Amino acid sequence: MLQTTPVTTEQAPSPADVCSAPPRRHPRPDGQDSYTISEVVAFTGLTAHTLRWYERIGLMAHVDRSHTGQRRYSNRDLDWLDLVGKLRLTGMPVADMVRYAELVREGEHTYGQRRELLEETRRDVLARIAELQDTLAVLDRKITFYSRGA
Amino acid sequence: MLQTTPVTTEQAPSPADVCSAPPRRHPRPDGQDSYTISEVVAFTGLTAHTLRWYERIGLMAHVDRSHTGQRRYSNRDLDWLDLVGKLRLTGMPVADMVRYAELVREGEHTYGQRRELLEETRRDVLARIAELQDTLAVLDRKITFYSRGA
DNA sequence: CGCTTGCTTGGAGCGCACTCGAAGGTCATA
DNA sequence: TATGACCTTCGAGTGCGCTCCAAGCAAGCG
Repeated sequence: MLQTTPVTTEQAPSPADVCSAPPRRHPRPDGQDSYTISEVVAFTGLTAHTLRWYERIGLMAHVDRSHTGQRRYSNRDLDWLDLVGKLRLTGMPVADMVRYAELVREGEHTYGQRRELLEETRRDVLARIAELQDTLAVLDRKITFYSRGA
Repeated sequence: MLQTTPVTTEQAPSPADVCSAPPRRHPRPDGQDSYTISEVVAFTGLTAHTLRWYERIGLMAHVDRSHTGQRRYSNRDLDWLDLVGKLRLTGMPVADMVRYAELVREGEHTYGQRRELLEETRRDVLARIAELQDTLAVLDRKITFYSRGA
């Protein structure tokens, strides 16, 4: 049950989503593939409430359970949470992320739709960066002004 | 009453806040310095509700009124709204913007505090841009993957 | 005069993304 | 075996940033 090769961010059993191999986002002990919710809290900074809520709304596939019904998160789950964290930073609404999660669960034939969704997000991110750089210019002008004035 | 020189974004009667001269953000007829709320709605894209709310919470200084009590916005008010719009894009909480507005109303002796606040915001914006570029990299890897796969 | 349009106010309501509470089950350690 | 930490569920509550509503006033027009 141990998975030593880099785990895919996707939940689909695709042969090689090696695209998400390099950046291990949160510190994570090696040689382990089963974490309690409080461990995941420590890794991700999310609260246990939020993790359970993500599962309820379908933003995460059903997480494995121990024989007593407690959640046991896999490395794959952690990778997924990393992606969700990134998308959250872009301002993508949770509903859209849920949509993406659904596409992933539906299997490989949704690759096209997934790509579309990500490309739209990409455009949003680029626009967002441009806005922020614009704002940066305004801030710099004002800061310069206040530095001279004071 | 006509103000033909570039108007300052600050409400303080500072001799030369020329720093905010160049970028006229929203289209705005020249040779006029008094706009109804619906004109401001057209310029800024905000709703009248939001404009009145900004005033109630102290995010805008009290706006001039006509003899019948209706709001008459000045170019200076529009400049302020431009700044607020920019700060809003950075994710700055409304409460912080209100704080900044208070500093502006308190006069020139708050220059230092204003600069500090803006510099903190600047740091936030830079961090935000870095995050987004990080996310962009993830998106690009995934998009490439889906393009190859499909 | 009546009608419409646009503005005024204070306060209530909404959507989002969590966040928390209550009641109870499980587990490791002393 | 008992204490306390940690987990479970579902539903209700919170904070933010608006968003809307109802009631009423003022101006312009046929």
